[in-house]
Amino acid sequence: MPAGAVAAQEPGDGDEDPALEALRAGDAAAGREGDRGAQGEKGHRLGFPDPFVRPRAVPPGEGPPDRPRDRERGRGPGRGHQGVHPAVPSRGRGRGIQGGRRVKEDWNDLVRDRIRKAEELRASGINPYPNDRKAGWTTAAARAAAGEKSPEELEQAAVRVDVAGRMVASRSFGKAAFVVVSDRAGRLQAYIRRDKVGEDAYSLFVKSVDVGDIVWVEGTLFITRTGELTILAERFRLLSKAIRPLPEKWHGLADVETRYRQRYVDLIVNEKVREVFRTRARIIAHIRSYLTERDFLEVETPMMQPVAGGATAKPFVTHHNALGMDLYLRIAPELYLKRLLVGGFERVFEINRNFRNEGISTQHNPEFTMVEFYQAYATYEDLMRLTEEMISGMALSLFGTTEVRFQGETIDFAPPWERIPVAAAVARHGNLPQERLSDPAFLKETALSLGIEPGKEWGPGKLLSAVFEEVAEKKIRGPAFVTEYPIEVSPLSRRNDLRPDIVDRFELIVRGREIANAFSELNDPLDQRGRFEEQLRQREAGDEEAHAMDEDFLRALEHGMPPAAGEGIGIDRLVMLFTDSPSIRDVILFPQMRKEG
RNA sequence: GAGCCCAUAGCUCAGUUGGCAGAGCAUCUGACUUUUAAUCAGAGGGUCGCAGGUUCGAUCCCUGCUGGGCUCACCA
Repeated sequence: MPAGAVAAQEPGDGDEDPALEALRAGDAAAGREGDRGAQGEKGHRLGFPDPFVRPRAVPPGEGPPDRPRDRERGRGPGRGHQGVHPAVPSRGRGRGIQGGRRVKEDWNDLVRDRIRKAEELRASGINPYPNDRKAGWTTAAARAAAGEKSPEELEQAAVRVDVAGRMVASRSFGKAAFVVVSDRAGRLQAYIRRDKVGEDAYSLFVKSVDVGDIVWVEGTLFITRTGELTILAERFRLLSKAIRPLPEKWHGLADVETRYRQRYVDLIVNEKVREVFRTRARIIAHIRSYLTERDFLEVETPMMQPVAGGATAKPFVTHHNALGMDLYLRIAPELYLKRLLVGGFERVFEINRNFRNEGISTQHNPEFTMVEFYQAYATYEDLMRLTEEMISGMALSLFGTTEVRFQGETIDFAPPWERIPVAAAVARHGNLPQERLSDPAFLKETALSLGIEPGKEWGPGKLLSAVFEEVAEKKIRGPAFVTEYPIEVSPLSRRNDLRPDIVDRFELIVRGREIANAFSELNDPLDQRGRFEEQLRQREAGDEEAHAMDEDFLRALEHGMPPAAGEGIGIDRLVMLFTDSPSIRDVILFPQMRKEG
């Protein structure tokens, strides 16, 4: 990021208080391109008293005057009363509320040490949580500014930068220390010398600042003897005191449970985890721009629905008090997106969460993210080509190649991808005679021999589908489009023109897992009503997940829906493939967990 | 929901055939102005997940529970 861009937004508007404005002007000068190398104000170093405690205008009567935090609101040293350290218990375990601050039972000595440091800072007139610094530079911008300069050239250039971030390492030498600052763009080392930052600021650093704290550093860039780009600090500022210690520097945080529950810690210490979620964001951005560029309109449809439709799954139920009615968290946006096709939005998509009240596994989280998109005047075959183009293009833009490494294997997304009918896949992977796969008796026998317990209401289509999932799906390496799904298991798909028992549908399978599901949409309102009625029969026969009747959706279809094709892609699973993550919890920031003991 | 495995210091992990609980990092004290897991000397830090049982004695053996992981099942 160009430093100038950041600096440009720095100057105050002129209607703020003078102290703040002066402060901002000073900061802006430090980061502005044209002023690089200019020396900062001499003697303007952090020390006691802290010149940068930002006076806060408090309207009279707002807030009780005795609360501890009001100490921050005065100006200069000697204000208010100090010397009370209400949150620092003497020792030992205890719980209570002292001086308005809560002391928690699980705070150990490490935490107590840090609280003590924060309280000592307050007592010295220094706010341990000031918000009066802008990071003029990112660590990456500072690196870019140094470029390939030799140590001598860099010293000559006297590039002055200021960065802020979490202090993730500290190596102290008595009268000097190396610290590492981590921000959104990377890491950068700073060298803090007593004779550079001043006696007071240095002693503050030594006594009160720990690894894990958020800090701000300003100084000029140089290269150390060992070749590391470093800020020679002239000013140093604690911006936020962390009272909990970070995990150990070498092994980091390894406990899976803690990583999922306290993702904030995981993100601080595990760079790879940050990278996974950056990749996730880029994947979603790619999908959004791909569809938007092709004239798809991004929409948002209800996530709380009176009828949970568009998929076969158990929904979560919730209740609206004022309306006095139960609502379902959606299991799919499908039926609403198709209503929009009726309404004239011929190309729509939605990227958001769906909720399914089913088990949790490495492949399933109760809430998961899908993109669903619908295109009028297109068929499922058009969507195969679109999917190939979108995902291979995604791989190219992310990695510069269509080949993706996943769990020790290479997946090549270069089109075209294999297309294989369900029955052919069953025949191939299950070593079964394909010509008998339309024989209900044979299918039932096969299902039973595989340990499947067919329901009474199951027809040949459902049986074939179950056999496919048992013997074929996991073996398909892919990427492959599985086609010719039975109409029985596809209540929303358009019937094939030549074979009434199958629909124009595909599932995208990669490494044995369903990544996408797409079909030409059923737009015959009477056929759709018949399919819903069949689903009702299945439901009455005991299939909890059979599709529910949705009269309003039928009414929409009755107004005429253009011929169309639609697709849903499971974003989480796609991200797993693209980040080499074996568990869906590794690609969801806050995966669902049981209540903490 | 079932099976198998796991839970010891803030973190990463040892350990006890049942007898006062260990290391490294982190913390605290001291030394150290170009380090890279900095180094050196010293100190503190534990309800051994929770509850029962067996036992002279349980962190260890047994039972139950809680939380987590993996594999099934369900599903995308």
